[in-house]
Amino acid sequence: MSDPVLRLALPLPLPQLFDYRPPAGLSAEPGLVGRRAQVPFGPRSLVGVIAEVGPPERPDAPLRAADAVLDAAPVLQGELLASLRWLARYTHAPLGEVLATALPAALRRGDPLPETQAWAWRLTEAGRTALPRLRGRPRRLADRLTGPPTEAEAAALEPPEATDGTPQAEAVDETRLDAALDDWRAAARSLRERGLIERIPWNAEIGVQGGRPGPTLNPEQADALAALRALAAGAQGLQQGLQRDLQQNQDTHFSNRETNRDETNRDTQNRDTENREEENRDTHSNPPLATSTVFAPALLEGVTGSGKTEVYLHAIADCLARGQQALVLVPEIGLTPQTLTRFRSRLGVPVHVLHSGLADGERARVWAAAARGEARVIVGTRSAVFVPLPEAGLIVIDEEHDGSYKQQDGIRYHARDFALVRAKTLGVPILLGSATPALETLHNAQSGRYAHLRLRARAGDARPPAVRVLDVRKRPLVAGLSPELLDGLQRCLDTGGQALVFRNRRGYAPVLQCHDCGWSAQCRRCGTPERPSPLTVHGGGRRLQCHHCGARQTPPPACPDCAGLALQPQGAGTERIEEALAERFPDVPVLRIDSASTRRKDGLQQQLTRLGDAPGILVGTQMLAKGHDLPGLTLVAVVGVDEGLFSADFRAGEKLAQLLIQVSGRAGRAARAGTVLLQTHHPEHPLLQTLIHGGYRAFADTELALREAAGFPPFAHLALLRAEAQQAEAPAAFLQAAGALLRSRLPHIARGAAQPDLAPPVELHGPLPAPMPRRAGVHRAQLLLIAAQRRALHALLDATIPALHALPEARKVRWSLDVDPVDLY
DNA sequence: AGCACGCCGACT
DNA sequence: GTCGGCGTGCTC
Repeated sequence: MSDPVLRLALPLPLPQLFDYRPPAGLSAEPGLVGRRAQVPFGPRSLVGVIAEVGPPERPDAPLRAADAVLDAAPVLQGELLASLRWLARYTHAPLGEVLATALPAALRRGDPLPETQAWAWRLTEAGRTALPRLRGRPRRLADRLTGPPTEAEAAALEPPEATDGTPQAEAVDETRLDAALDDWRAAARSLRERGLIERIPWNAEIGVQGGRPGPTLNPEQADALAALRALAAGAQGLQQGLQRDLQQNQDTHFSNRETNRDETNRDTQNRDTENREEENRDTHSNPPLATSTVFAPALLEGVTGSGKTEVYLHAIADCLARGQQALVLVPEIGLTPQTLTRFRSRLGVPVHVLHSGLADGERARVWAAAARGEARVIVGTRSAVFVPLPEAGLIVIDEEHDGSYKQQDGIRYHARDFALVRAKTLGVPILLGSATPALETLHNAQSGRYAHLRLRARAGDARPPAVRVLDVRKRPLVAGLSPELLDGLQRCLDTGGQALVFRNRRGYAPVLQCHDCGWSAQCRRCGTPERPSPLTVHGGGRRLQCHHCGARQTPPPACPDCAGLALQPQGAGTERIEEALAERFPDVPVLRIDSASTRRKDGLQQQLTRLGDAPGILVGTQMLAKGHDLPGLTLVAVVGVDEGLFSADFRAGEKLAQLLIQVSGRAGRAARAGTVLLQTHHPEHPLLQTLIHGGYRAFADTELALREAAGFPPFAHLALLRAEAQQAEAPAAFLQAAGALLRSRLPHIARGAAQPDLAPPVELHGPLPAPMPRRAGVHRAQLLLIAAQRRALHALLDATIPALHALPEARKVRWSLDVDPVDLY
């Protein structure tokens, strides 16, 4: 028997673990699993996670020793580590890459788990005496430590004292000082050195005053909450068992608690095995879910303005009252200051925020605070699904249908689906909220796998908007806008309303064309050589830009083909619409909202604030579909959705329907009913007709029937093998070889050997050129796998992927596998 | 993924 | 004569 070794998951695209001897002075004990180690790897040094401690893969080969174990306790353990192992198997990605994706960048680099102790400052006796003599910054700091909050602070924070008038505690925590004063730390250091002030540990609970009560729930909201409470109560039994495991895992240190560690390890592995079995048994669309144990997902389906957030807040408050942590996932665009302020003031505990805009250090701090159980409420975007939740009680996914939950590069995970797996493993309820649920989710709710909670009434007096379809065929258009639409805008402004014009195209115009000879500006590096991708006109016509590769150039002064001077922008993007509207309505502000105007910190918020509630027009893309409250909005005009009606992507209809409902939801949140104008060349299109007359549910029923008939998700399961390379033929060659391998293994995974006449368990389609076959000079192709049973799909992939790595064609391409792809390109 | 090693073109 | 192109192979 060889001595046990450290088996490391390293951040490499290689499907295996790497074995090392423990560093000098340490023995390879099971308790090291989940800690990071620094190891030599060829000529370089890497940080990896100890995934296993056990016999080496190749007992006879000489091993190098790890340089160091970086953690005194595991950074990944218990449920999170088990769920991440599941994710690696499910996505067929190397464990090392999955773990690297889950860890905050600072921890991935090997930085120590950051300090999370919060601090507060207070005056000492000596400080009180010295106070009158102080001047400048030190004086302002000392004043704040004895006096009331500043205005800047009150604006930035929702102060607990504001809720009930409780006087300021004698110490002030650093968050408040940051908000109240600029650059107070230098003053604090000097005052501290003189013994005039002191720093004390700040227990978050000190500042908690209990949440501010919310409005009374309407009957539907109350019913939904009652149902959630029942689910939570049902989950408690399972929860207690898991808590015991987690407790053990947390106690795992370097100390010699051999027995405990062994048990912990075995538990984790048992859960792994269970998960795998469920995965195999599972036949529906969301990832492997509960079978026998208590598992409590609930879909909260409620139209815009029906008060879903109120239900979330009550459920979170319940969770806090049980002494448990809550995780709330929101779409990238949904994390607004308004939302956070509302959460903070209502819940009465600090709300920890995680999103891509945070600095590495801050991210790691929030992650560590969650791991230590200090963060009780974590609100974050996609990657927040990876926070440790040692005392989990609830997971909420807001706008669960939102596309930003699916990571589109690297490890292609779906945060909603991974959250479902975590909730199941944790034994906690999970609440999926949306006005327009994903068809997968709706299907699960309709089939009874998820509790289905409905909110049908809009809160207050708000009435649903009236929808009018404008047939623009043969109508004269100004920047793509029909006279009827412009009239509608005029009427809206005349009655003091605000309007939103939604156009799904950025830039000034989608094409620059020569009116004399038909030449149009094209990208040299995108699209096929036969059909290059058109360049978009930007900057009012002063710039050409490729939306696929980002390349920019100035437009030619004359047509390169015929030397004519008749180069004309064709069609209208948001820029051109803004220009036309500003000319047509010179007396009101016309604001264009796009990624450039929003990139600046608070750019969007500032623009909206400037608009106030005076009449005005907003022009924008997707971005405007949700997020910021626009209470004055009474008209929403949607222009140019026709592309979405005829797209090749089988999900295009679903996305368009969700988009239309979401934008429409922006109109008439105030007491006045709103209006939605839908401008189209295809007023009779079934999607529009169904959506308008039957709403989202009618659309969803129709669409689900179509999906079932066509054998598409959620009635089948997809995986997409993508390949790209500089050489034109390499991707197709690789996929050809991959397809041959997959086909050769198909007979071995066929389940119904008794019925060999049936269709193969996995259909292969391709190699097909990607919808954008060349992007920035890189050629791309794909191979689509469709399976009626998830089990067959995974069995085939498990059996084939190792061989894929070994294909000679694989070395000439970059390839990746996307299980449950959302966009088929 | 990196990084080194290795064998063929234009340059101080 | 060398610097450097990226093909191929390996990393416990």
